[in-house]
Amino acid sequence: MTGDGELRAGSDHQVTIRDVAGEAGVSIKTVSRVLNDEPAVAPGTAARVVEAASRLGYKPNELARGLKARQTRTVGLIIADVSNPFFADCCKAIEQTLAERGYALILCASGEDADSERAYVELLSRRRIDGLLLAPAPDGGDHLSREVSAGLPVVAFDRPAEGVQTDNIIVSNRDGAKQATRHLISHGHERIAFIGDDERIYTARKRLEGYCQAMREAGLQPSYHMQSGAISSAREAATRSMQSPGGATAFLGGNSLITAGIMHALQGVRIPEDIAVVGFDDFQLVSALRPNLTVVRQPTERLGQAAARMLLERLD
Amino acid sequence: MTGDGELRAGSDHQVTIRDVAGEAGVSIKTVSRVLNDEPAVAPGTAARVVEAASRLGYKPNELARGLKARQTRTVGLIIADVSNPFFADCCKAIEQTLAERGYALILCASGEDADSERAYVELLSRRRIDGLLLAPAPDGGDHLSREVSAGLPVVAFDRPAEGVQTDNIIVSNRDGAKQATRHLISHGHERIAFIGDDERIYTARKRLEGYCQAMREAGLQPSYHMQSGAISSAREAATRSMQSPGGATAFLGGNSLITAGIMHALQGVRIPEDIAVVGFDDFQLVSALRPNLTVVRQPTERLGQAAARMLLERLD
DNA sequence: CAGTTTCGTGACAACGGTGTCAACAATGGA
DNA sequence: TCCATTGTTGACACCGTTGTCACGAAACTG
Repeated sequence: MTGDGELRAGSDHQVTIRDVAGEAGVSIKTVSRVLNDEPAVAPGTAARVVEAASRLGYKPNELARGLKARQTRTVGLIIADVSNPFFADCCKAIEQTLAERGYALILCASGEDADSERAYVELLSRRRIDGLLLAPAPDGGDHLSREVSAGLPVVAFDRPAEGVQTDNIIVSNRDGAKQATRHLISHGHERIAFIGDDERIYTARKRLEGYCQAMREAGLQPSYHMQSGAISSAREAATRSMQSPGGATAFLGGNSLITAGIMHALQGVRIPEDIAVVGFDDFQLVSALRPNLTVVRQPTERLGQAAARMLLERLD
Repeated sequence: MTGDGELRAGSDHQVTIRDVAGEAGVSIKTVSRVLNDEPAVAPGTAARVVEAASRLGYKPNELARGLKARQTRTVGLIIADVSNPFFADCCKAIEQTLAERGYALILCASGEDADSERAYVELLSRRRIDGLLLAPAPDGGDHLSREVSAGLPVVAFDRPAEGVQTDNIIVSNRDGAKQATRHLISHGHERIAFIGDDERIYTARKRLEGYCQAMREAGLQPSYHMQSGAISSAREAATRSMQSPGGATAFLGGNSLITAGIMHALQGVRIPEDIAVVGFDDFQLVSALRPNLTVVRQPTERLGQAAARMLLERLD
């Protein structure tokens, strides 16, 4: 009859606060107090409770706690696609920042689809998340306004949310594109093509704007191609752009995947060194690529961190 | 006095099943029945309930449901790092597969750290996830055995979990490395260097094994360097390896980041075309790179899908 | 030393759903 | 007509926590 409270394998009964209370010989409320560091518990009692809890391997049920306390310590993140390095980096920074504070992160990938985004908002809302981070899909409806007006803290990053007032973390895409274009112009290029993402996407539009502005200011003719952000279509566009008479001698890529497509296209070229490329968003292989590739580096990590921190601030 | 039940902005009172019941003039149990498609509800009643629910904008509280029903429709995913393209791709496939079935995914990034992994397991366990997917960190303790024996469905992918029997989804890394090495040998290379990840990591070990085996079988001298999977350290290792007398003429990269580091190193070389590189894991820029780079493509998407499906099966 | 405050604790009612079971009306069969 | 059956519905307990409040004992006040 040596104590063997430790192992209860087999019994599928999850250990509850009641069991701990029984083991420690106190009421469940006292256990709750100890576990939540509420004051006014005698040291001796607290010790007994802690000991009992660890002996039983007690794990508080966050659902029950959340139900009563009306907060889940969970936030939602909606992005287009984790396998896009930009979003992956954001996601990493966000997850890290939230984890430090004990928040869990529910990841949702909308694929730039507003309907999917709406469905995810519903799913998250049912789970009573404490806050929401998202890079809103284009043509999003008002599905956020309900949540926002119900008091859900929402932070939009990378792009603003349409039709709702939320906190935003957005870098100046127009200026970035302008600078990049001027960079190419200052290096003597005149036939500079911009290959961008779907024009419905906020950042794509802004970057196009900046590019066009810089070109016009320099008296040059803008030439751009906007399409889905797939690598293959970017490659085709770049190839066509080079092959046409008076083709481009320099490219501005609208995001890292598009830039990859452009680099791809350069393989078919005789002297790729003659063609300059500037791309948005850093990625890990940049410096391993041959033609002089310059990137407009978004401070991705800081961006994600800033978004998460802003949300945390709202949560306090 | 026209009906304006729709908008209740301002009132911070979340709509509950009780409100819906009142609005529809039925009991809460009947509302529950309708919302869960339980049979034995008169069509007329059902219609009234549905109408009332949508008028009030009712969203079932998953916490309450989960508490009673003992399932959260949520699964946990623990990986080392989302910004590693391999994990990002897995993550994408997993998220997609789970979302189709209405499951939410809590993302955790352990950074290959066992303590962090343990903390995440605790966090997820408290949230009463229905299942767990993970690429276990090296030197992990027995923190999974408690959960497994408590009946939590766990699927390990990419690497097996240590000290616990779980379902696994793992590709043969040894064979992949062997094939890759033979490929280089058959192209006439004799001084082939393997640059791999931290040897504590399962896949890194297995790939090293395969490499060494293939080299020895061909009567060649293995030469490898194992370190953290950072790009920069891979670059340094590759550079050193080329500069040493009788340096390598071919490289095998242990994962995509390492391969990126190798490609990086090749920039300092006069005739990079003479140096062959084979890397593990596909990434988006492969074909845009100059030296003949071959990749051992893991079916990442299918891997993630398979892991998620296996878990779903266990959940049914 | 009586009265007030403080401390430590527990009983009990929520939180918002679902499961069990009983009640009631309508239907069918004998 | 009466009883068994079926179809609908609601009362109520319960899931595992936390918040409110009340209670008794100890400490402090004057």
